[in-house]
Formats: sequence, C-alpha cells, structure tokens
Amino acid sequence: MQNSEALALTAALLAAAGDLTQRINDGVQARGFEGRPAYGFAFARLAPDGATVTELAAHLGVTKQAASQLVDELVRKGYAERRAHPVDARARLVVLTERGRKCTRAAEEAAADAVRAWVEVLGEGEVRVLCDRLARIAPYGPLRPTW
Amino acid sequence: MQNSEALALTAALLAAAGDLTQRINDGVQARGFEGRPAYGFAFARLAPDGATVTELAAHLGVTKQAASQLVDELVRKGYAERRAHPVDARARLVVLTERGRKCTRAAEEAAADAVRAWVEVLGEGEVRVLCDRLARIAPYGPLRPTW
DNA sequence: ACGTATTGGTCAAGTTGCTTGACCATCATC
DNA sequence: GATGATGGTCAAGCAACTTGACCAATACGT
Repeated sequence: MQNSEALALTAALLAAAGDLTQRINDGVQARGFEGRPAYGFAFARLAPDGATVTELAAHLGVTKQAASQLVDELVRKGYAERRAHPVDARARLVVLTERGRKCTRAAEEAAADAVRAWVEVLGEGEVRVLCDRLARIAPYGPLRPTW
Repeated sequence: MQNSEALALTAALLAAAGDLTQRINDGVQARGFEGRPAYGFAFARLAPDGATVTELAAHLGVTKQAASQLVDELVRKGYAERRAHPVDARARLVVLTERGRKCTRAAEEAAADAVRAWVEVLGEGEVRVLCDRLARIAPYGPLRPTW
C-alpha cells in the first residue's frame, strides 16, 4: 500500500463521516428539533440508563467541564435533566426527558435515511460488512470532535 | 437495517477517522514538524501545482477567510508561500516550499504507519476494498472540519 | 470601449466550543 | 476522623471558525 493511498483513505473516511453527520443533523432539524451533531452522540450514551457528567465526558472524548456545558444546553432546551444519583451524593445522574427520547428517535430515523442512500449504492450486505470492518478497527475509542 | 445501526455506523466512522487523524498528526510531530491535522489536507491540495485561497477553501469546506488564515499560518511556519498568479492578477498562487514538501512526505509516512495497523487486522485486500467502498459513497465532497 | 456585476483576497470583529485552573462537596482508605 | 481521590461547577482564556465590510482586478453586456 502506497503512502499517498493512506492519506487518501483518511480523507475519504473523514468526508464520509462528515457527510453522514451533516445529513443526520439536517434530518433532525427538519423533524423540528434544534441541536448540533454532538447531541446525537450524547443521547446514545444517555438513552439506556442515563449517565454522569464524567461518564459522558469519557464517551465524547472531552473534558468533564465541556460535557457539563453540553448538559447545560440539553437541560436548557428540555432534552435532559439532572437528577440526584441513587448511590453517590456527589454525582448527578443525567437522564433524557420525554422530549429527549423523541429527539433521539428523530436522530435515529435521520441516520437511517442517510444510510439508505449508501445502501442503494452498495447494497445492504456491503454496508453491513463495512460496519463490521469498522467495528474491528476502531473498537470504541472516544468520539473525537475535531480532525 | 435498523435505525440504531445507522447511528452506530456513523459513530464508528467518526471514531475511525478521528483515530487515524490523531495518529497521523502525532506521527508528523514525532518527525519534527509542528502543525495541526488541517495542514495535511491542505498539503494534499497544494502539492501538485499549488492552489488559490478560494480553491483551498472549497477543498476544506470552510470560508475563504478561514482558508486565508490557514495560509497565513503555513507561511509563518515556512511551509508555503504566496506567489503572483500567472494569469489572474487578483489571485495569488499558494505553493509549498521545500520544507512544506518534506512535511507532506512526513504526513504520508505517518498515514501509512497508521493504516498499517489496520492492514494487520484486516489484511491488505480488505483495506483496499474499504477504500473502494468509501470512494463510491463520498465522492469528494469537501472535508468538513467538525462533527 | 465602458459601466456594471462578479470574483479573489484581506482586514476586522464576533461567536462557538473547547481548554486550563481554581474550588467545593462527597466518598474511600487507613 | 484526617488525608487523598473523585464528581461537579464556576470562571477565564484560547483556537479556529464565522459574518460583514471593503478593495483590486476581471468578465460581461450592450
């Protein structure tokens, strides 16, 4: 594999990820929710059982201060709320509101729409294989916000 | 394909791209060049024959003001210089210096190193197929800097 | 040829989303 | 129960982008 190919691969990955992210965000807004792409990834972590600010920070790959600011935004816009943590009085459990869950579903729908275009080009099997390959390569490091 | 899979695919793409980008940047710095990831993508556009600020802006997916600021940085650090454009007196042709070309090669080497880890997991054929798939999906939209 | 609109580029100021640093409250360990 | 680690917030700073205003040179329509 030549060196220039490696750079091109990176560029292609970034372009694909950026394209998807943009489409999803547009789709979420078209469904009547305001927000930025980071919301979706925060939702993914909060949806099952909620999370603390520190856990969220680790998931997103940012400082806990940045995560706390993001939670401020989510609370202000009615997507999440801070509750007392059941076992640790220092911590606060951030959970989605009903509106937050609705927005999560909107994001998932938008993501499905965006990927559908890919499926039409590559076929469902190919896309599934693509997922599989990526999962083996980048096994859940934090999502890094910048290139 | 389920909705939640689509979001997970996006997350995986972002994680993979972010991981690669970080590794490349680290590799470039380890080779003695200072810079940020955007440099590499700028170099890729400048390397063949140079480019105008406006062309660079389109390639990176930012405003021409932002591109101009990036060029300022590149010039200040000795990687590029602004020349008179051969046919258009308004425009200025941004070209790499010798140091800029050295840094470009360092970036390509670092990218190859980063991808090598992938090749060991997936095999060269798989990685090549991956490149191919991505190229068919995201045929050179601009590189978007944020998620 | 000439006025008008467009294009390439820069300067200036504002915004956003992150960071580092300081700090308090609570927990864990001994 | 003192001591250090951990969860969280407040505050200030910064990097990289944006929008807006502007000038110089080109392209177009007549």
